[in-house]
Amino acid sequence: MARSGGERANNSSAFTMSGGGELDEIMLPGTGFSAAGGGGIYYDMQQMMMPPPPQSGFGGGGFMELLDASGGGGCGADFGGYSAPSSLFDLFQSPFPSAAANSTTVQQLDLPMSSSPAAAESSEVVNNPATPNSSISSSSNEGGNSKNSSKDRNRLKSEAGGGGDEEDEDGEEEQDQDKNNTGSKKQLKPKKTKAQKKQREPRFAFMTKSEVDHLDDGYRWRKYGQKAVKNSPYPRSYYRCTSAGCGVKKRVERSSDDPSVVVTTYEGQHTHPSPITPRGSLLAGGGGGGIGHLFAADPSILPPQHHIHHHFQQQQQLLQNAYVYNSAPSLTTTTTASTTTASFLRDNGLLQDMVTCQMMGNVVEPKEEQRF
DNA sequence: CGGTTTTGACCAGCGC
DNA sequence: GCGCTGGTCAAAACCG
Repeated sequence: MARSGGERANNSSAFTMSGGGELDEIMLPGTGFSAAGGGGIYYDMQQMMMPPPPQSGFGGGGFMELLDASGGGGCGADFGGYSAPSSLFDLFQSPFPSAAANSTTVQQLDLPMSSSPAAAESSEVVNNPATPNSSISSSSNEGGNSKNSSKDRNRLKSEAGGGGDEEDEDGEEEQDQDKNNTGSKKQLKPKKTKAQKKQREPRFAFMTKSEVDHLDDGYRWRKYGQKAVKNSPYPRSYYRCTSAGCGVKKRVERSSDDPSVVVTTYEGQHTHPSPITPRGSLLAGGGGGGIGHLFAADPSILPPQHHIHHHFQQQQQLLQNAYVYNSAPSLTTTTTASTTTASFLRDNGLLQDMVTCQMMGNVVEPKEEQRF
């Protein structure tokens, strides 16, 4: 891994989540990240997650931008003319015509994720993977809680010492807690009741077929941890957005079932524009961003055109192999959702222009659902 | 030198 | 209550 600092290579997410959607999770046809290929997107509509758009050749803004609630429109420009919804994000938002409608169909399943209570309460509901295979879902409440705690704890520790930048990020929310606990490391913070538990940030996960674990989504990330994943030979990496005040996190891990699949889970919303695309997106139109954040905005950052072209080709190839991972427990549901989504995109020319994605409706490889 | 990655340790939550 | 697991921290190492 490259450790060099500043690499932007790592980044991922460019999605902006906005408010809550109604769907829990839907899988969208994958999009490829810059890194490599396309995959299926699995996102939690409930939280409003958006799928990453194929960045590369498509020009425009990043995934996030795509999703960017703020709307601007990027998609249009980027996707050859498609300009209906200002962004995919919009598409998925309530207005999502069919999808939305179907969304209903999409079941929200509580992610059994580890049975964490929170799962149910919180948003991580995921659509269950109908297909066993895929699902990523995010979920974790535990994480959320524990995070806080850990942080607190750590902060306590660090209070003496220095701290990190992290504080800024989560800071706001957690700082208070920290303050309260100023004691020694052993002092614990007051326990929270379930109700008090910190609410989880919206999460959205998607799977991507890629050789590269950490996909570049236009944002800068800093790795803050890595853990071995149970029942998987591949470790899970934890990243945090490096922008001050932005507490977005993401987890990246490779599927044990299919090593070629990388599961990326985003948590939280970026409070800033993608560093790569200061103004939004290169290709994208004004406000919003479009797809393709990667090569975005700052011309200086843009790769040579031929590179882009090459990249695009790669993406296409990858996308061809992309799977649409469903997460719905009920096949019907899932299928419907993803199919709908895909259809919608295709109908609008998005998929066509982007690449022909294979819609494998439900599934891809029947594997057991993975939980996070 | 600044920023990132690595990695061992710690803690909370959860299941049994 | 105990053990396991997930998530996070932070010191040290690294890199450009």
